[in-house]
Amino acid sequence: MSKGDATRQAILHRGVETAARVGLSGLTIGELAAATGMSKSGLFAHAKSKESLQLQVLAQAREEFIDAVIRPALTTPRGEPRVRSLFEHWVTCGRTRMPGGCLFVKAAAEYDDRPGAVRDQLVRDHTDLHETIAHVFRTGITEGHFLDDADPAEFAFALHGVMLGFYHSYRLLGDPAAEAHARQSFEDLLDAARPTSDTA
Amino acid sequence: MSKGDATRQAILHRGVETAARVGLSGLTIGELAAATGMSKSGLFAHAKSKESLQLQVLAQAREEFIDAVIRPALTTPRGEPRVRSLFEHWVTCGRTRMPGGCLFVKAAAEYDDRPGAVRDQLVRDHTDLHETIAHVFRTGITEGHFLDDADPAEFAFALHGVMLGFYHSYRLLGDPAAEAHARQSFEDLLDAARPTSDTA
DNA sequence: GACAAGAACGAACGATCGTACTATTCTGCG
DNA sequence: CGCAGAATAGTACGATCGTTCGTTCTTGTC
Repeated sequence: MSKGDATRQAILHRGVETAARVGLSGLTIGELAAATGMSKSGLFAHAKSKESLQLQVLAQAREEFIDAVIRPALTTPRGEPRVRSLFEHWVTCGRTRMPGGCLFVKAAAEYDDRPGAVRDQLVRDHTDLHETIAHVFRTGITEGHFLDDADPAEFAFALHGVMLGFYHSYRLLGDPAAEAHARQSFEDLLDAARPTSDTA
Repeated sequence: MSKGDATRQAILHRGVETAARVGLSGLTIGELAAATGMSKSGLFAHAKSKESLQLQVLAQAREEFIDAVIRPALTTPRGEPRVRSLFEHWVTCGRTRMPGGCLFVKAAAEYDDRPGAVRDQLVRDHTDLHETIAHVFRTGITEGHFLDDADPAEFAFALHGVMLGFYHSYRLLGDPAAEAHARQSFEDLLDAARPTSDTA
């Protein structure tokens, strides 16, 4: 049971990497087999079907994202520091071209109009992400860092938008100012949510 | 020369529609031929190659987007009204599921890591879009609607992010509050750029 | 109405897709 | 060692991919 699990993990790791380039629907069993140095049928034995492979890759990407972004953020103090940590790790995840996060952005665009199990899972993951952001932001409210009447759902929407913009500007356009713009937008979001809204 | 142009237009129209669902790389000559009711080879005679078809569809989408969003905005008075008009038409473009705009979002995610002519064109289009937004915003500065030291490029980045977030929340998650969140984010952007920053 | 040009079709190609089935090799337990 | 069972490879399948080629149908011009 040990050997199988090892290759299975290698497959999924490589799968996330490949899917981050060509998309989750562009992911091909033959190509992934070649990338991992095994035969098509050998790989297919692990991934019982194409859709199952996509779901497994998606699950792997989710875990990688949680490990790289969510979990580190939750170890920092509640409130604004935690929100900042979340943002920082998220940006780093994009800057270092860590495939996990990018795969989610890509898959979300790919499957927003294609019903099926993959889309259903993506909806769950994105809903979870929004709820996590809103929850982290809410700790900032209870800590008194943010306004009482600030809307966590609205903040989650806005932060997600900032990150989407960052990914696009950074990866597609290669804009060297992408990160600076994202940081500025993020600070503006925090400024708007803080009780003392003193600007320069 | 008339008949050919008519079917060519029909092909591209249907192509934009299809590509908005399955993506620009997921667009298939056979499927598009079936959708337009013609033979694979008949359609292929128009689109000299797959890549050429993708570029033509992209050009069609660009024109549709310009007609639906950019051009109407440019007919409204300079300054904040024009910025608002741009936003309104953009949101409408997404709400009515007009394929043109959505195709751009999808294609941008698809090709951010796949070199080639399609990606190059996408970069040009997105750069143009950012510059257009920044330019429209700049008219607001010269009109005195926005702060002199506001950064048009930063505003373009932020607005693009808001729209990306809107598309994702609206199309993938089906969140009924997506538009309200986008509107709120947009108003926050304007508030931050306005000289008199009086909040409720 | 004949005829050249353009538009659309049908069939076929090599390649690759996802998926099945059957071997073969490896691995761990007695 | 031997052997069961897991892990991988091999091969083949129907379908579809992008593309090519030759043929038919439509169209506008003299």
